[in-house]
Amino acid sequence: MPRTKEQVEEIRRKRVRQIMDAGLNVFAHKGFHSATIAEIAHQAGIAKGLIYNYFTSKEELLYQLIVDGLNTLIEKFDENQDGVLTNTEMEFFINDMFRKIVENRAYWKLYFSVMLQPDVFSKNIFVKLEEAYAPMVSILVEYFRRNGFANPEMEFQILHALSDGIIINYLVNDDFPLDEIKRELIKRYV
Amino acid sequence: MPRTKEQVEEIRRKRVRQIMDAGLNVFAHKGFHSATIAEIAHQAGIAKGLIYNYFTSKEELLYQLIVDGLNTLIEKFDENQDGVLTNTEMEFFINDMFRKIVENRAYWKLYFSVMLQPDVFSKNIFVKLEEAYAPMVSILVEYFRRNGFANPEMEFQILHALSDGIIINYLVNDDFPLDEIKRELIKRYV
Amino acid sequence: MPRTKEQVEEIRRKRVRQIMDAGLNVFAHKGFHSATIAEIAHQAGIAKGLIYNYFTSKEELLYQLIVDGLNTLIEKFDENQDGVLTNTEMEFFINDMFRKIVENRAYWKLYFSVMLQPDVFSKNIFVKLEEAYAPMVSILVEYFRRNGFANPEMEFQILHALSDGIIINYLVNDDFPLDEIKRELIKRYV
Amino acid sequence: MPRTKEQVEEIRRKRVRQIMDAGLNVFAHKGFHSATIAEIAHQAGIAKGLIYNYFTSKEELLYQLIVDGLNTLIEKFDENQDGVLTNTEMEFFINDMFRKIVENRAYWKLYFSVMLQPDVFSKNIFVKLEEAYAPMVSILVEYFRRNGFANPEMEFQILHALSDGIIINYLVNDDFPLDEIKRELIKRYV
DNA sequence: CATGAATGAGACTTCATTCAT
DNA sequence: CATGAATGAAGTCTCATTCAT
Repeated sequence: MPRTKEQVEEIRRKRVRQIMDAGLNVFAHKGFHSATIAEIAHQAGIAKGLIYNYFTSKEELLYQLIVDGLNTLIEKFDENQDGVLTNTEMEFFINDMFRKIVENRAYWKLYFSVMLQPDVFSKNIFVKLEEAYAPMVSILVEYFRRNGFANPEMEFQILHALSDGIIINYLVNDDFPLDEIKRELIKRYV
Repeated sequence: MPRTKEQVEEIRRKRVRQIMDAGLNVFAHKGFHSATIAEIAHQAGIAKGLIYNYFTSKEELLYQLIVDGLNTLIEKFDENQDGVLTNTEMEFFINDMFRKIVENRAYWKLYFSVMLQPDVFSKNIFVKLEEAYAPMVSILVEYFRRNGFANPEMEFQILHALSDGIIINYLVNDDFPLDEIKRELIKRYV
Repeated sequence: MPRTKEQVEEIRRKRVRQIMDAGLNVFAHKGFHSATIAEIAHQAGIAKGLIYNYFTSKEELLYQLIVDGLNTLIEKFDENQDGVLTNTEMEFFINDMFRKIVENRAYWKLYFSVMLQPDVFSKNIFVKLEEAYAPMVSILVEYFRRNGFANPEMEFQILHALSDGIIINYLVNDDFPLDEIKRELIKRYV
Repeated sequence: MPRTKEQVEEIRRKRVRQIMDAGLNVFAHKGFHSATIAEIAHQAGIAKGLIYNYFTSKEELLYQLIVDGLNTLIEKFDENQDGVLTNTEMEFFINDMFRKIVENRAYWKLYFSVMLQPDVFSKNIFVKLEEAYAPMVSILVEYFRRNGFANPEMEFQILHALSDGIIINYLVNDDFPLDEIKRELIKRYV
């Protein structure tokens, strides 16, 4: 008896998940070029060839991983989307951000690797990124303005750079005092 | 009649410079794995094989580039080494840092790529790095203490992360307002 | 539908055979270093890369060829393994030995090449060799003793050296009178 | 002041000697293909390029080494060339042969390696070899005839093969009892 | 006569991707 | 939908040989 359409869809969803999990893991540990399709397949528990039933190429898999990760981040942020950030929400936002850093280590590693190797794929990821960040930008700038920061736009740039730096330091340095830094940020910004 | 030892040394110095310049450039643009020895040689204007008269492997070339870059950075810093940083010197330090960011774009790209791909080479570059940073750490911490910062060590960590983040944003984003950020930092720290 | 495990195994067995046949042939004619993977693949009728699905390296292929050859030789000898050699069996043994020389020309060429180039691989092949020969040694020494040879151990050494010399002469010299020599040996030892 | 012709000749002789000594050594230890011109030059204490002032190629150097070695062997043998071998002379001959084996280990290694790799150079070395051996053959056959061996030609073939085998075993096996074997040969043939 | 930097062909090996089953 | 054998392009590195000095 042939499989029903639903069963097929279910299988496909599951396979995509397996492959993306394995892909994220291997890419993050090895970097894009050192990661091999063979290892990803092995870690996903499937045959090499099957990956090409779901992704047209190794690059496409990377691209999907990045996009998927971005979407996840945006999604979460959209939840408290009412345009203004109270002080309590700002504290929640910072806590949430740090939680995401810890929970998505592999993703961040991948993210920054890709950022620094523009040959991997064209600027179009940056566009997507910009879109993702856009609402966050205005809300945070507004927050800084309301809380008396002299130069809110600048403050956003600094917070952005600082966040990137914190993530990188955390990724690279096992002893990085993430929690202390978080408390300091809350003290400073809330 | 064979060349004199001086002539040979001169040639070798020149070639090493050519290869390292080309190597830094190609590695920075393509990343370690996508960069090819063929392209580095081509850009250096020499034959592929000659690179191996000067560096034992592609990895060794990368390693030398990183070490060389680090040494350059340290060297400069050692100059005002009298153990304390006056306010004027702190301003000079920040200006100097930003100047180095702009002047060594390729180096910084390489540097962060390598940081994020631990498979490229083992931890031993991190040790060198730590050594390089050590004197800077204590001097800056001392500076923050004298200037009334509540938690000088933490402040150093934050400045460090912020610097990394600024560099990354500058590398990736052509419109990044480096100068404004610099002025802000001086305002904040001096 | 994927191939069954049996089909895959069958293919793999066949390919290993193809590669080893081609490898033995090319190694024997060219020597290890002059033999190229490209030529072995060509002679096996497959693509270069496929060899690496079956052997981890050129050296590994050589190693397997030597071990495989040794095992074949030992196997056969173990058959009449009852500890003593009658005169008839001794005659049979010598006949068998000469038959193997003719049938495995390529193997012997490889074997002696490898013996004389210790850099190809470490002593560990010699250990295997010694093990392979051990039972033969004692049986032959015993045979010489029972047949009144004054110094049986010495006689074994001489027979051993003589065999090596005969093989080498046969390999190198197309006119070498292998059969006459065989008859002479039988006359002398049986 | 320019060098005189004699001085130049002297230098050339010395250089040739240096190169051939180094060449024999390196070829014997590494085999023809693994030996590098760089290492030979280094061991000879000269620059790579200089080798090409004296030998047209790596192969030519090998060829000269083999030929030179053969000539040395022949030369010595020609000395007692009066056509017949007394028993005393036969004993001397065997002793001499074994002495040469020990003294020219490197040469023998090279010799047998080359024998087994016919691609290294064409048959023309075999022709030279044959010439070299020719007088020895008839004298030994004659000796065997006078001493009542039933089949003198066969006996020569066996002695020849045995000698080859002894050398190979000695080259490969550090514990090979060369002296005992020599005494046994003398006992048997004299 | 002597040096060693320079060349470039060619070897081994890897791995994304295809495709017969 | 799934497998994994097979391909072949591409990359790193070696080294005999040349040649300017």
